[in-house]
Amino acid sequence: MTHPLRKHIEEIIHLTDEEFEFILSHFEQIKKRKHQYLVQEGDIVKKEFWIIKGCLKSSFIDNEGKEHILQFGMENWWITDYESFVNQTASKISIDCIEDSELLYITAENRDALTAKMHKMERFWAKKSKYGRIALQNRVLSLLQNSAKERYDVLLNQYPQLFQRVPKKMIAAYLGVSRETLSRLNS
Amino acid sequence: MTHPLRKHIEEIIHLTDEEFEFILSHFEQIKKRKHQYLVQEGDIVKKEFWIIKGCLKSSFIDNEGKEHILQFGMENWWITDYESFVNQTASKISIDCIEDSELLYITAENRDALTAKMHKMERFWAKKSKYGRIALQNRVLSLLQNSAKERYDVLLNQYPQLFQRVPKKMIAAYLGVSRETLSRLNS
DNA sequence: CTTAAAATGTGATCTACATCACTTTAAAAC
DNA sequence: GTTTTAAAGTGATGTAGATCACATTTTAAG
Repeated sequence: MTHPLRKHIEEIIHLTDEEFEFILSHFEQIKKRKHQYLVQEGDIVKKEFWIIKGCLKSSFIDNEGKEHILQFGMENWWITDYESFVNQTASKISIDCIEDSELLYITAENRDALTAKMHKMERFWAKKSKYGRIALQNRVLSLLQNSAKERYDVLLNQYPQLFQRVPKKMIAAYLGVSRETLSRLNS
Repeated sequence: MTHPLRKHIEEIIHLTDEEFEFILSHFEQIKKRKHQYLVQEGDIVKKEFWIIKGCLKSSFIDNEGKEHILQFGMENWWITDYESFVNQTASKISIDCIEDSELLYITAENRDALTAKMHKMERFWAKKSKYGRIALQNRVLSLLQNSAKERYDVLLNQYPQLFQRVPKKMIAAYLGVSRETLSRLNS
């Protein structure tokens, strides 16, 4: 059975068995339990994570103590704090597990080394980066344009599994509404 | 006097005279007058623009006829609709000039050709793409976290020139508040 | 199994911001 | 310079969604 990461990369570029083994050798695998942190506020993030199994969130707590969720991550998704990872500055956000999770991670050094030796990975990273940006752009548009109910419906249609796996108050923190309001949106 | 685009690129990678000339040969220059479109809703965007001089906005009109502004662009900024440019799908947004503007543009083909022949441009594009993503990420956080007044103050501090150059109702459309509310934020 | 701790729902009330309506001011266009 | 059009300010009123308070249900922990 093909490795899920291989499937994931091959959605963008084609790989031989040796190439994939070479790629995989640049990653490490870890397991984390529910409520464990991958990144804590203040860390300088050295790794980019790919989710084999589980569910995570990247979020931050504002000065009123309210949590805001930037991203959820599930199987086959990448997650990290890009700002900290790219600029090597202290992270404003935390990333933690909503479920027990299994992850692969790659450091910036390994990523650079891999890309240098295997040039076509550049296309993979570039494409992923572009997609991430487009998703964020659409989220900005949605926050500017849509009501709480509309944002809720869009998310529910796009990621129905999410609603089975994460508490509603986190959905609320992602959508930018209070949990009370979210609870009333169904009716 | 060094070309402003050269200065801009050299903030990230170093260039010889020949290299810059080679880069520049992949661009075309155009002038547009105030109110003219660079991209109209429905277009499949073929170009990425770099602003030599002037001021532009990328925006879209929702089904209630309200304008929402995704991005402003001024001197030394890049502007395009990434979603359409990357995926070659119909653009949801329009880009038009707030002032008479002078622009350089590069097509996807020229960009690929340039990058293929001059590998270090890859690093330049990658970095720009990352910065764009980080900016969007922070905008999402700001929309989730901050009040209209707070978002206004942040923007005013970050880009004071913008407030001299664009009508307030456009600032409002960028911040996600009505122009009436924006007008009352000062007091 | 029992107890503690989250998660969720729901009413009552409050408030930031939207919308509508109209006036004033400034900038294009002729 | 005069007219037209767009920008900006401001009051009155409406409303989506926040906040507070408490009850109920579900999940986790001892």
